[in-house]
Amino acid sequence: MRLVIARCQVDYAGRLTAHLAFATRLLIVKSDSSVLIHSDGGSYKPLNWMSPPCSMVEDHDEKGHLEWLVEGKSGDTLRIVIEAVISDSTYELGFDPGLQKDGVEKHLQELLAEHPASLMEGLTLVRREFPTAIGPVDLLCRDVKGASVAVEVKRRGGIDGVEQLSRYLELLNRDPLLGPVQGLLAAQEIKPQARVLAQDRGIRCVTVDYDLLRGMDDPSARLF
Amino acid sequence: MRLVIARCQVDYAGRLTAHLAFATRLLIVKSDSSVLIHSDGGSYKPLNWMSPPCSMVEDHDEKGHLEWLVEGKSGDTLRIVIEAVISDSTYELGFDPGLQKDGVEKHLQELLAEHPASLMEGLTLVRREFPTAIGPVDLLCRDVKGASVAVEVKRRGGIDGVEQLSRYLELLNRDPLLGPVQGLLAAQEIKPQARVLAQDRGIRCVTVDYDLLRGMDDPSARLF
DNA sequence: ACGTTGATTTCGTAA
DNA sequence: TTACGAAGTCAACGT
Repeated sequence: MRLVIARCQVDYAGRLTAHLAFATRLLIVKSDSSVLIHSDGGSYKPLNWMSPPCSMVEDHDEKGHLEWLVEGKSGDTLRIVIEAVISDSTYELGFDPGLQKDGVEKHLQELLAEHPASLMEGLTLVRREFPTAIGPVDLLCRDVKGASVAVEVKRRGGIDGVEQLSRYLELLNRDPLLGPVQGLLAAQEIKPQARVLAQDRGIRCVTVDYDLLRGMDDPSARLF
Repeated sequence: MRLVIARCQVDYAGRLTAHLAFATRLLIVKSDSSVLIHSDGGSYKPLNWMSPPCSMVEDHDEKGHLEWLVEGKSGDTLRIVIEAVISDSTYELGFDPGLQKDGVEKHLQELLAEHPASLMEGLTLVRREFPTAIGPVDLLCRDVKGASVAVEVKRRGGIDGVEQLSRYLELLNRDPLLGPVQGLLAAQEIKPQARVLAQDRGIRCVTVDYDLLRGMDDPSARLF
């Protein structure tokens, strides 16, 4: 990995064209020739970059400035003109074991499967991941009157969640054994547009308090 | 901006929990205290990070290892245990003028709003971003006979674009004042699957030549 | 290989 | 300020 601090100008041409005026920035060249251009602010996203696979050529432009030409496999180009180098160093980092994650949506579904009544008074679980021809419904439940309720669990409820649930409901309602199936969208946040669409289709929306559910959860299951 | 090459171990706890085993990595600390942890590979996304606003404290753990504790404003924490420092340097980068972009969907929509007839003979614009309960339609137009046409603009036309337009059409067609509304998907590229779905729903597909449109555009508005 | 979905998304813009 | 859609999104997972 090569780290360069330099006053530079950048032009990118690919899916879009973009330009960075001269300023001092951090240039990172990874061992696969991919390049990141970072300023001292913003978030983790670089100002500009080239993803691997790509190749880099170091050259000089007509004014004698150092120039990097990076070309991606899909023909997009990154041109970096370097006016002044403040620092230039290279390091061998070696192998990285990578990141281990622990997910949220799955956990949310587990918690709601354990506590369906938190969604609706008297709701009981019939089955988690109830199979249908177009995929499993997150939770199939029964309400206090014994009627079926299909629950779609999302971290954030958007229009796509309503669409997905609608498709399940259409299928489930064809099965006379299940009888009329109500739809319920459960999410930590539900977008207003999704609410409108859900209401239009007779689907109930419930926002879920993840931390509250976690508190109800058995902590002995959470050791790792 | 501070750059540290170090053998380190990282734990993140926030929306999710994540862990990085000991390895040699690049640690970037920006002037707003945000932290990026990069390996020598992957894409522009760091292995782990903390977004601003946040605060960092440097300390030592029980084994005497250097330890960074970064805390975000929403209470998420990043703990970096440093076993060995290979390099540690700080630079002043100063102001960055930022990125100038050209050629995104917004621009395409603007151009089509100026030249609706390029989509269909005699098409005229009624309104850009025509509001509906589930979101704005990109362009609402009238054809040569005065009938309404809803246009969805995408850089790349996929199934989601057809679905989106279908939802708008369903809503718009309920309004007797608008009368029957035709659908039109305009994109630089349209995927075959989207074409099939669109045809099935009576939605017209038009591929747009971005460079041609740009040529028709007033160049005085495009100086930068 | 290709499409689909989620993201500690980030980033911009309009209401 | 908030909310919503786009992104040079990237990356993981299923078909």
